[in-house]
This record gives sequence, structure tokens and C-alpha cells, in this order.
Amino acid sequence: MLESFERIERSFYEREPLRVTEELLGKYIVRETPNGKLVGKIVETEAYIGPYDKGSHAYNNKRTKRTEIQYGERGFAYIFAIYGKNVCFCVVIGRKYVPAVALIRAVEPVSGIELMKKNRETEDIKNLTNGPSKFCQAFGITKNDYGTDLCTSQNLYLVKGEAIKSSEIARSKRINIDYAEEWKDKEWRFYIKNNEFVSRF
DNA sequence: CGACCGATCCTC
DNA sequence: AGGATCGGTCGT
Repeated sequence: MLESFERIERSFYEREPLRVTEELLGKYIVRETPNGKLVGKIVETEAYIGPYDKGSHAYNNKRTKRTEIQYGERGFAYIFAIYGKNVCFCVVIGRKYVPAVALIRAVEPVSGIELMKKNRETEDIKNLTNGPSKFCQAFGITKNDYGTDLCTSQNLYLVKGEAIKSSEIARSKRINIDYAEEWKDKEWRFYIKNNEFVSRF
């Protein structure tokens, strides 16, 4: 299935942010753990483009300890805590000093499903990875993974997958950013049509 | 150091 | 539809 298992190189991320966000669909995220390997196919993403996007943590170039990684090179992991126990996983896709990230909102479980069930404490496959924090929980992603270089890490990385036809891709407004004023209506969310692991239909 | 609040999830 | 839950951030 993953014969090629070719890691995504940095040049993939070094392109126009919305295009990268869309083309992450169909790629695979791999997590190596002492208890086994977890693999998921990315089925839903969102773009956050800091300098002018009021939905972004780095809006107006806000630079704090949390957002610092967004100001570095592309292909690194931006992970943030939200609502207590939860974290979300993003990939830095803005060129140096220009904060921008692609949020991975949902993946389709591919392998390591038993371990995902254990991590999520549920047997319901549909409920393992169909949300940004659910997927992180299933994959054991924590704040410790903040700043990981996805192009060189042995524990957490992205690999090439099937190209998704544009006719199979849907686009919409982003989720849960009502505070973002005029930017909340930007259609910067991408997902694979009719995929049952997308967070919301 | 206290207060506010969220790129969510879960249960009702 | 509403509560849980706590780290990041900022103001005092």
C-alpha cells in the first residue's frame, strides 16, 4: 500500500500556502511509537496566514513563545494547546519571518488502528481521527512534538500519497473562528468529498 | 498573580 | 445545546 513511502521534501512546503494546504490532502502522516507505527491519510486541512488573517494566532505578526516556530523555516510542526486537554497539529508553510500554517483537521486511519483505539479509548473507527484534536490523541501527538522537523524526524513525518483530483476536493469556510471578523468567511478549508473521516459534512 | 478565553470534545 | 478544563497571554 505504501510501497513508495517517500518522505515529502521541504520544497513541497516552499510554495504558495493555499496550494500547499490543498495538496496536503491525500498525503500520509506517519507516527513511530515504541508500540508500533501509526499511519493516516490527510483528508481535511485549513490554512492560517498570520500577517493579515484575524483567525491566526500570529495575526499582525504576533510573536510569542507559542508562535515562534511559525517564523522559521517551512516543514516544521506547530502544535498548540486548546480547551484544556486538547492539542492541534499544524505544518509551517510560510516563508521565513512570514507566519503561516496548515492545520491538519482530520485523517483517515490507515494502519495502527488498534493502537489508535487504545489511545482514544473507543472502538468506534469513525470516531478515532475525525477532528483536529481527536487525530492528535489517536496519534499520541503532544506539545513535546512542537518544533519537530517533519523533513528529518524519525518519529513524526509526512510521506507522499495519491494525488487527489480537483473534482474530488471541496472547499469551505474554516471552522470555529467566528471571532475572525471579515476573515472568517475566507474559504481556506479543504477536504476530500464524501470522505467519512472529515470532521463535519 | 489573577483573569479571560479558545483553530475542541463529550455528554446530555 | 451546554459544560469541562487548563495553558497561553496579557494586564495589573
